[in-house]
Amino acid sequence: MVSDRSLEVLRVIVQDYVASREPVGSKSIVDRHSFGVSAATIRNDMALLEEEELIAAPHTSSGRIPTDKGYRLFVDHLADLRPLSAAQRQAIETFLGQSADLDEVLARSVRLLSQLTHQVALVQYPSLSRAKVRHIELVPLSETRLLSVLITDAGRVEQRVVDLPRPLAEPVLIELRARLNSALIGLGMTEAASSLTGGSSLGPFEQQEAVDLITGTLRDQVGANRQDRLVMAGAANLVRTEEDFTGSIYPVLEAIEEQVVLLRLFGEMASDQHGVSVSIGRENAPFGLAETSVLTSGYSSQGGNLARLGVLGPTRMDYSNNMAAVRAVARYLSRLLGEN
Amino acid sequence: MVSDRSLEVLRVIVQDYVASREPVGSKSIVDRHSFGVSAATIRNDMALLEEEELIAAPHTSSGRIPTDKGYRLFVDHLADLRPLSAAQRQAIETFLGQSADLDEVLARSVRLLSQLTHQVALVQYPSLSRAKVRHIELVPLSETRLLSVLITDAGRVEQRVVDLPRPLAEPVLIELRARLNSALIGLGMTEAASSLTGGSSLGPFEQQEAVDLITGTLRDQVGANRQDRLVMAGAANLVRTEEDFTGSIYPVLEAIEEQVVLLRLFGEMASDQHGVSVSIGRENAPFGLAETSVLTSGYSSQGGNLARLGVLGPTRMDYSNNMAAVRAVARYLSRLLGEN
DNA sequence: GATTAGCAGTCACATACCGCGAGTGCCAGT
DNA sequence: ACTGGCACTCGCGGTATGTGACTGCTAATC
Repeated sequence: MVSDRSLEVLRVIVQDYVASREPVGSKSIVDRHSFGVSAATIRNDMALLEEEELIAAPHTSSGRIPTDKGYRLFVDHLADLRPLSAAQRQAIETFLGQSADLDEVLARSVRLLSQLTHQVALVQYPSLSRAKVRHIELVPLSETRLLSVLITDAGRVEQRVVDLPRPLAEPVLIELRARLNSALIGLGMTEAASSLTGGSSLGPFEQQEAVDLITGTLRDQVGANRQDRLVMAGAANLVRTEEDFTGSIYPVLEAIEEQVVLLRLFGEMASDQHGVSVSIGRENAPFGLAETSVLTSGYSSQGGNLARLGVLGPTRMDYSNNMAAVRAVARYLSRLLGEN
Repeated sequence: MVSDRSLEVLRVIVQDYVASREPVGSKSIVDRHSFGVSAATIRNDMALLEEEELIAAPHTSSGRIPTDKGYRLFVDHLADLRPLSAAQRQAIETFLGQSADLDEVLARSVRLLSQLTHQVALVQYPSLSRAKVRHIELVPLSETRLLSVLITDAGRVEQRVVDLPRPLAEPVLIELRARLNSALIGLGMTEAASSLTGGSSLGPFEQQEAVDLITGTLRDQVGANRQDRLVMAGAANLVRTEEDFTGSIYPVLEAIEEQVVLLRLFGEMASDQHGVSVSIGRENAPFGLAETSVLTSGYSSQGGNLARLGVLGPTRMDYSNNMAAVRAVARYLSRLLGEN
């Protein structure tokens, strides 16, 4: 089997390769690190590692680079999750310190994460599922058009425009708003949805068809689990690391812009709720991201609503630093949004 | 001066070059188009155009490509703004047809625009400046934290989290909400802001410091002209057109992600309110986008609030098609959001 | 005067070739 | 188990060469 020293060799191969993007050879290893053995010995270890498919040679006479499997072993057993530097910690403070609304906080978080890791950063909107209805507001926009606003106690606001076939009388609107609020405030999302589904539990109205339209929209809104939205930043970083991809990065960028793909990927990684989970290289092949690695962590907002955030980049990335950054931002965000 | 035929030559040079990305020579012009003259004659015309700096040769013995000035002339006088194809019109219908909330509509618009033009698309959020206060809601999130929600009659919702030094008593909160609503509903944004600035126009409160904090936040909110937010889509298209840039596209992508830059650019292009305005190549140099062109058009939402949308791509782009697409989407969006 | 044919000249690009050097694998010796 | 030595491999950068697409110019033609 692979000896302790061999693993140590794997570690430095990963580290040096990540740092320099050059295949690393036995010579440079003994030069840069103090193993106390000769290059030939290192070569034997490398032969071993190659047999285990932890490293590979791009061509016959060149240094070695880690395989996906090698990275996996590194991440699982070898990476030291060193805490963030003071400067990085400082960056989090200044970026997220000031209060702002949810949209703004998430937008800042994603930029922050992308700057800390120099990768593409992703933040998923928190789920609404455990939130409760706090208030409902109906705002007339024009004769036949109104805005239905749903405010939840999780600090989320859901708005939608309703087109009416015919103008709705002002008093009806006011009455409807009052009844909706008294019927729904305090209910959880699922209860509210079923309450709205149960026909005219609000009693009879003059303009029933318009009212039905509005309640229908509202039912959509409480049902619409906006977890299916995510924000992204740092696409430029992908271009910077273009040389790490064999082909063009075009399909990668395409996959990233197709949020559905990422949301599925996030879903699959959800097992590990709070620690950082890592998906490496070909593990992401089903998503068209066979040459990228994705690091995510869950975070929780008010009321225990869960979502994930993370970074995406070429398999050749600084896992130690990036895992630490993802973890730190997730924790900070949980603290910022969560119940204290 | 440049003769009519010379201009015709310029037009086909632009069209062919945009279509093929190959410098176009006199031979290929007479082959592909029926000018009824020989290649030598075309060469004379091209010499003329070159003298006027409308076209240039990348190297001594090669075809010509349009200069920024050439594109400018093309856009101003030569481009035929052909209407969209049936398929494109259809795409707009299906993409924007279904009703949804403002966020959703803008998100779809930007994706649509990017698909129609195969370029990076940008949509700016509508200004709040002419909107009126419709409702104010204060939602407690925890003991010392609450969400302040501002709903305007333009269909925009502005939310913000307030951190309180000490818990706020429930009755005070309810009272505050009532007084705020009765004081502010119906006011324009600027009036509301000044009304909030004028000290305790709401009368005395028990927990004055907390109340001040809340009204302060609210003042921020009505003042915060969220025009400074924009959504983007289609970054992958920049990568696809990477060969059209001399250096890396990294700085371009960076400039794009730095929204401030784009907002300034949008601001400068605002002169022409509704037609499509075009900014070509070096005209964008101050923004670090010397090799890109930007097409924008204004659009209006409820209450005459103005914002802009547009596309950005390499100077070598299909101006005719893209201008038509920008105009069409802007119009559709105005119709969708505006008062009918 | 505008247009044309012909021709010499230019220059990017593709191809082939060559030498260098980093790095390996193996083997015999400690 | 480790080391020094050595033959071998192969990617990479640099140079030389041939090819072809174009142009610019000149002199002849409508």
